[in-house]
Amino acid sequence: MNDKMELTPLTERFVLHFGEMGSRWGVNRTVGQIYALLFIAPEPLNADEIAETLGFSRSNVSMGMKELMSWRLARLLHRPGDRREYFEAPKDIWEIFRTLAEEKRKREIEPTLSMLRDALLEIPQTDNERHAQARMREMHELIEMATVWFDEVQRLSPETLEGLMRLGAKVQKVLGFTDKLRGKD
Amino acid sequence: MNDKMELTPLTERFVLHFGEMGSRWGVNRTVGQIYALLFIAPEPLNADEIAETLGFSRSNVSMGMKELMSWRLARLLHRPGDRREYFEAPKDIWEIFRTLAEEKRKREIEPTLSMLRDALLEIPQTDNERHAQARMREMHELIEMATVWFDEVQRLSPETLEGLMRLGAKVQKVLGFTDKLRGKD
DNA sequence: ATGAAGTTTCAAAAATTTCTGAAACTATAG
DNA sequence: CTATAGTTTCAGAAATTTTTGAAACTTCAT
Repeated sequence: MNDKMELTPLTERFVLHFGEMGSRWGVNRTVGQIYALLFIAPEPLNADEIAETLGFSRSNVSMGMKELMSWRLARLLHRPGDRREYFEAPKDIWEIFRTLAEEKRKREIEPTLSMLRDALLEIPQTDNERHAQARMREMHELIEMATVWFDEVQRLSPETLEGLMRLGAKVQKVLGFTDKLRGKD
Repeated sequence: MNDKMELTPLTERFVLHFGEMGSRWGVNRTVGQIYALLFIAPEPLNADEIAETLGFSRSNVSMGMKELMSWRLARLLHRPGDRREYFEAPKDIWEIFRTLAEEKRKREIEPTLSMLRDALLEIPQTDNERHAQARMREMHELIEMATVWFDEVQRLSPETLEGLMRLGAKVQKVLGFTDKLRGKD
């Protein structure tokens, strides 16, 4: 009934790799493999096809899809005359890049920023606290600056961004030169 | 004997936060907490002080330090007339930022790049494989470009970088404007 | 309303990761 | 060389995370 999308050695390697890397990227094996599969699939897949292809239980796939959707790395769609839910990965790789950056920021950076903001409001009571707070302030400033900057870069269109990156090498040369003149690095 | 560096509510909150976030950042609670403690400590600490302050076993701290050193987020030093090993976190927050980016790239990006390079050398046997490979090529190109660019940015001195980031807002406005003229986003 | 097709939830099993204490190891002072 | 202060390793215990199957739920066509 379900066309278990066959994995060739080539595609299997890709899928397994994403499964293994998953833990380093903060998702589990199931989620990593599902994403990889959707990424290379020429057509949207339904949950049963995914489960069968990857050899996971149906419920595991359901959990995994929930997680992938929360990362906005998969979207849901329906085919006319078919009640099942189909999934696909966003096609545009720049869009994926942005989405990922946004989500990572929300989950991995924002909570820390807000903890730091709170901590910086307290009145330090001892020398140690004063020192600790000064360090926290440095950290806060760097993160804030980096995220503001990243925001701005992110708002650029892929074309512009691509251009900027290609330009990067040149900018770097000039700046690297002035750095040397000023005796830094 | 060991001056268990007392944690005040302020510093404790910081340390516990890093412990909790650890898992999202790819390290365990112990490692997260140790790093936070070293980061705000006004003086280098020895392993026993760390273990006592945080309430971890001595061996757990030993493992944690090994991991932190492998991330280059802690360095070892000795005090005259004291045989114990002392640890401190790098002070310069820009340096930390770079180190982290380098290590993350080595662990989270390079393996994928090399898998992709291999996969792209294969001759696709079917339509599905041809499609999969095309997707992989897109992914490979994006990652490659992003890392090359990041490399370059990373080579800049903190001062230059800081200046560039502050400049960012202006660049963005100009570019955003041209984008609009060209009808992109 | 009923039932068939599909999806989600959830408690428990399986797997993995983290943490510990004891033993092994290392280096140095005497 | 020996005793001691310190560090690392490692096998098992504890904790956490992942995965599953069965039951509950939802939706829609009849």
